[in-house]
Amino acid sequence: MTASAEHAEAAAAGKVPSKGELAAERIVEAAYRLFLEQGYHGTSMRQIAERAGLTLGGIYNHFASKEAIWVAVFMAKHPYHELVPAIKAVDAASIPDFIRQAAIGVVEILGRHDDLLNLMFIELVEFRGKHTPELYATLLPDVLAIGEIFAGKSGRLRAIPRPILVRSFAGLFFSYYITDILLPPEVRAMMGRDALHTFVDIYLHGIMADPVPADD
Amino acid sequence: MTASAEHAEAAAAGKVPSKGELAAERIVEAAYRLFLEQGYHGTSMRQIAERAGLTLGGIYNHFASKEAIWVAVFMAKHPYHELVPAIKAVDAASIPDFIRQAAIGVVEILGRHDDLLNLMFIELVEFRGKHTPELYATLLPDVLAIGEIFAGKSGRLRAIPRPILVRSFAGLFFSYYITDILLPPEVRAMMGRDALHTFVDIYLHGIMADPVPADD
DNA sequence: CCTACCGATCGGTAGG
DNA sequence: CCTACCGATCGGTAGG
Repeated sequence: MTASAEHAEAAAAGKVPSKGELAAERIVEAAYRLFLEQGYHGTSMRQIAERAGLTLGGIYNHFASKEAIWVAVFMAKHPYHELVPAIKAVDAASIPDFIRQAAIGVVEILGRHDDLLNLMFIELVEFRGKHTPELYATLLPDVLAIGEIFAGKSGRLRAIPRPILVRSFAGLFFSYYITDILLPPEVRAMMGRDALHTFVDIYLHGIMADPVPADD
Repeated sequence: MTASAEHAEAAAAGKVPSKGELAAERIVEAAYRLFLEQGYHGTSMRQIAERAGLTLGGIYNHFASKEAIWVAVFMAKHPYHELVPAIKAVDAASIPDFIRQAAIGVVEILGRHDDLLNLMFIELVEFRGKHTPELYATLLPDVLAIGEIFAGKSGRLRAIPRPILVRSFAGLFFSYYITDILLPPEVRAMMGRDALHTFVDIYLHGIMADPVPADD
């Protein structure tokens, strides 16, 4: 979400953001982009200050430390905030159609910037995942909701425990995304969009008990 | 590979490592562990020197810069060096058995330390993947070899382009591994080893044209 | 390979 | 929210 979008949201909720809130927003936005580009330790407070349009000292009126900025960025900008609503918004009657459309939507979002998952990797590598538990409380209801979506669609699933089904559904995207960013550009171009289609096709044959209806 | 293993290998190849080569090895080994623990920018040359058992200045007799150490570590310690031989060593007659045993072997290796893929993530986040192309030349023959393995086993595959098949095979492991390390410990314990079994089962149903024979 | 040092930059703070 | 500063640490080097 952009700073202006958050602003608009705050306004819609009846809250006029104070000047201080706007500055904090600018700091988070600036830090977010710098962290994606350079990682956490590779980004300095001075760079954040400059991009946010204030001086180094000014930052400390809004955040107690560099790590506090990281926590704010990690919570507010986690790709999950963009991906889960996109999945929930999919309108499809059958499980295969749901998964196909969800896959297209997710990959489209991931394709907009190839560093969307970097926040996750930074947290893993530079913080050894120590802030991740904080996120789970927020995340859990959505994960359960995605499990429910499967139950509401037509099409018979093979006997797969619900939690593992949801996990494998998430895994489908990791599988595609990670192998995509690791590919040399020429090879990636060669595979084209067929790869996603085939990945989804393999997954559908993997989870459905009924024959999988052809796409397109 | 440990420093002593590399030493033994060099000796077996008839090369007696010089004192300087041993020091360079110790530097790579020390940097490797520190990078996994703290990332690249989070690790200082002084920490590397201390753990390698020499002083800061001494490092520069072996490496021109900190980044040169990164390149040496990235090339020598990439998890691919451990994973590909393990996959090639699998002895199975059918494709399903091959994939099941490969999955068990890979996950066993990944399980030994949960930071095995951190090298990859650091390269992605802190260097924006700029050294990755150097690795492809080394990697390509092995990738093709894995494609050939499928051709030599019994069992009919669905019509899946060979490159995408290999990519999806790699993706299976990313899918399992990433969703594993992101899981809260309690949930991970709950899913247990079933999850891997189910992931492999889904994948096999996804790629095989014949009915998939039951495991165990 | 060590000692001793360089200038630059780091995260953070005092005081206004 | 800025100016001016703190001590600590950074990657790297000269000279031996």
